[in-house]
Amino acid sequence: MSSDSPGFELPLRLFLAFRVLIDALHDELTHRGHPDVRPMHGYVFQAIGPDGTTAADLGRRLGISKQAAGKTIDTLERLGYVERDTDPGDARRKIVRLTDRGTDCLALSARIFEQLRAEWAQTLGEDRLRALEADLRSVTPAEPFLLDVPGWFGNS
Amino acid sequence: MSSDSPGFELPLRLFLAFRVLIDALHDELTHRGHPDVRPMHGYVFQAIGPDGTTAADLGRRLGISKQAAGKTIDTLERLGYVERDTDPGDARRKIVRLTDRGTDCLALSARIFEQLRAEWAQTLGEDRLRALEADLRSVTPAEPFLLDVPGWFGNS
DNA sequence: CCATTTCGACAACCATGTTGTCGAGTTTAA
DNA sequence: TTAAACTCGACAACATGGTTGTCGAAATGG
Repeated sequence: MSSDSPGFELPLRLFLAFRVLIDALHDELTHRGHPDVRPMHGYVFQAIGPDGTTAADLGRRLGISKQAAGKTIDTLERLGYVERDTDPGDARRKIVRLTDRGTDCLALSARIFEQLRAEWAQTLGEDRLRALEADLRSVTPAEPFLLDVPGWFGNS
Repeated sequence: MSSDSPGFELPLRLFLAFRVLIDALHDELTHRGHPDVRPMHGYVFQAIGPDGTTAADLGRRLGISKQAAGKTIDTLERLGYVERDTDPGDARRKIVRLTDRGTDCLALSARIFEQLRAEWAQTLGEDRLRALEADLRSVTPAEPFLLDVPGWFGNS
């Protein structure tokens, strides 16, 4: 049936490849002291950045409401990955910053991703992998962020 | 910072490429009379298959509970894409089948995916695209389904 | 100085998943 | 053949994570 057509296979393989990487990352993170981080948290960490941000700004960057961003921050604060700090220059704002644990997790994720990429390079060959990355770059928008995954895929 | 490392870029590009295809598909589906189908519905249609299935079985195939599968079926039934039929051979079961509209949508999706793949082939070259598909196949599990996307990515 | 904007908090709501329970029907095995 | 075990779909209760709307406090700009 139609599910065997190459057109149907391509998006499926792209998603599965993404998922293989993310699952491997989080298996490894779990074994190295970060069992509670969820796939999207890594991208939240990157969106927060080294200088911190605010709930409203984080929501803008992630494409969700500031309230939803606030709830995510609540969760990460409870897990010890971020901390809120009052902005001395603007009494309305509360700066969200990565804690040491958050920074560690982000750096560890980077190392694990490098390792996973190295494994792919061994399987595919470095040239093929570089070609794959170049091809993906040429069919995707340059602008990175905006991971509103939950909801986007959802049922109705 | 670390977000520029190739290890970080690879999963992001894979996801963006997936998303580019899915968004293009649903833009086109919207313009061709199917504005209400959501990204995951296409995979539900494929999981239902030409012979139909039951709510419990659909849940098993999609990796969600039978109750969640039942709610998805409710939605698709309301939209006119599937219909429930009592199984003459087993009074407990209700067979879920694609309606003509559901079958049309699935066939249309296949045509649109083929068209999108053709566009990529024009951008990348047919050989490069075939290489990309082959490489993705060699880093992903052979077994296809199990799209429990919503939830899997989620916050906590 | 006052109008507008922006921030974070709170409440209400909705969508979509989860378990648990249940009665009805089927299957299996003593 | 009958009783136990299983499976199906439905219903209820709940958790999560998103949404909008409102609000007071603080900043900003005419």
